[in-house]
Amino acid sequence: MSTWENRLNQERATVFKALGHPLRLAILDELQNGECCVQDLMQHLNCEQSNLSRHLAVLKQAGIVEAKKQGMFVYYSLTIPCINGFFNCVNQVLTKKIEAHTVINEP
Amino acid sequence: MSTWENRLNQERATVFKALGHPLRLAILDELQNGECCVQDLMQHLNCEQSNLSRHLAVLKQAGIVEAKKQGMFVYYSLTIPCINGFFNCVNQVLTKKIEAHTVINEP
DNA sequence: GTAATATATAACTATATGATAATATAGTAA
DNA sequence: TTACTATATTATCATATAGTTATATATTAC
Repeated sequence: MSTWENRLNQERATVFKALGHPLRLAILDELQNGECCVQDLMQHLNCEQSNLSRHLAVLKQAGIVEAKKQGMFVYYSLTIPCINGFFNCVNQVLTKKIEAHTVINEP
Repeated sequence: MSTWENRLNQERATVFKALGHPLRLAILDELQNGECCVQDLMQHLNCEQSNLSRHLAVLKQAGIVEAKKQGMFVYYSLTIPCINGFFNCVNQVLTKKIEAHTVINEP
């Protein structure tokens, strides 16, 4: 297993790890209907603001979700608007993330 | 969010969680070339037998991988032989798992 | 300026996960 | 039977993650 593959698997694992929590999947389900602010999610998912905020941070960090501030509100949306879910999108998420940050540099 | 959705997200999360580790992804990469016994994986991935065994158990538990004992050896293989990776397969894995164990009963 | 609202962060506790080493189980061979 | 090999399991420790509460930041309205 090359260093390259190692790093790729690290990146991939980060995305999967971010998907590996029921609440985060529920958040993504919500976001498929369009962008939401934390308020909306709190109501729909019936959960603490602070907890939600932390999970959103995980999703954002993994590159699955992006945040856009408008006035007092922060609107979250899927980075890649998948129709049937995000299941087919992992590779695209990764590609985007790599493009954005050039995390991985292959000789 | 209904109880049904809750349980579905739980199940989905389990699969994603299982995918959320670099070594486990590396294992899956290997298994895409065909079934392997633990020996093979130890050599190819250069890792401890005991560690490997635990990670294989996680993958098996999530329904991503299955084990078949032949004599002294245990051969692991992907439950769903995906060509380009398992990324598109999460739903199928879940479906299979649900069919097998009837974990989720919807009214 | 103050008050109110939306979100993020910090601090804490409980639980889960990961790596390693040692041991147990099971199959094979002599 | 004993010895050997392949795999699984257990115990331990270190670290990560999750949920909660309290606090901080930032925006708006007054």
